[in-house]
Amino acid sequence: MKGGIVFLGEYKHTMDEKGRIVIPSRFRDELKQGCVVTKGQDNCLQILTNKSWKEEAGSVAALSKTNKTSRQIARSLFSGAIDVSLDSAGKILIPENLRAYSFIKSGESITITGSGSVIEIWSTKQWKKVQLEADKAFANLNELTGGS
Amino acid sequence: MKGGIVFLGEYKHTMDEKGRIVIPSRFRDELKQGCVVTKGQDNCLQILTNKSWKEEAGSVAALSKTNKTSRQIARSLFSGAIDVSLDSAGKILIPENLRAYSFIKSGESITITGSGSVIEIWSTKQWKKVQLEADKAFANLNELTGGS
DNA sequence: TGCAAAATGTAATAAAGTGTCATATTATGT
DNA sequence: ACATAATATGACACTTTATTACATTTTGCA
Repeated sequence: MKGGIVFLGEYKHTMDEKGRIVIPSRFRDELKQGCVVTKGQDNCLQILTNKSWKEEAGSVAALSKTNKTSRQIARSLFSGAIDVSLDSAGKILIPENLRAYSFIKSGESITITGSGSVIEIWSTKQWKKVQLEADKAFANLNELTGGS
Repeated sequence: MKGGIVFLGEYKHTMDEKGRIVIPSRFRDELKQGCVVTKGQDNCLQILTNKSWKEEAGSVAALSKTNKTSRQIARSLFSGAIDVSLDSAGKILIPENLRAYSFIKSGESITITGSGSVIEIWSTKQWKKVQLEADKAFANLNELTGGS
């Protein structure tokens, strides 16, 4: 497992009436060659580079096929994934099933965050909730490790 | 823990109308090759050298992705970080989310402090508050330990 | 085949980010 | 104290990016 830590920051955009979103310009170079959108944890969507996707898909595909849980994981991952490419304006279309999963509606505010090796897409409402918890967890870590 | 660069001093500057701040000239050489701005304690911002950043980011990225707390930590750290570079006048742009976090507004006074291996950026208002508390704690400590 | 809905592409406008320079201020050395 | 150098500030021009609107193409289905 690897992949540099390339994605940082928090960007507020809006989904247009057709269900498209603009990828922040800082992320575009890494995604130009194509990328994959999947369901992420906590009702976010993830954008993976082709490289990260191959690693993740590979490791799931390697799971035992005779194990029921493994099959479920595989089904969920692959059916919820779609590969997309940026248009000339840096936009991608989010398909309906992924919009529903992430509570994102046309015309509404979204927040795109860099999270190290992946990009996450959130409805801004959901992000605010998650961010609070995340910051709390991070503050705790600092306390424990004496980060100062 | 590391030997190396030590940043010292306290500098009062202002944020320009576009959200940029000037890095004190004493600090520039160390940051020329690029640096990362992150959220710090007590609503300050930190500037890390690339080297310090890699250490911190690396240890967080190594945490298990299947663990919820780990995910939250990564989210908080990476979404609240941004890498920046100095322009020819020694200025950097502070993105909107970090401005909000640190209560710094365009056109207002900021205080930049050297704090050992990192540089901290404060709204001057917040800095004064924190400094008062710090002084009080320090005086107390002296009392308790019988310091001069 | 023709229609409606969805997807895709393009362009105009507004907003944000970036680079540079002139001036005023501060720091430095003699 | 003075002259000189360095720095912070604010202004401005320019570039890039996000948003909106609308035109065109594709797709699924009657």
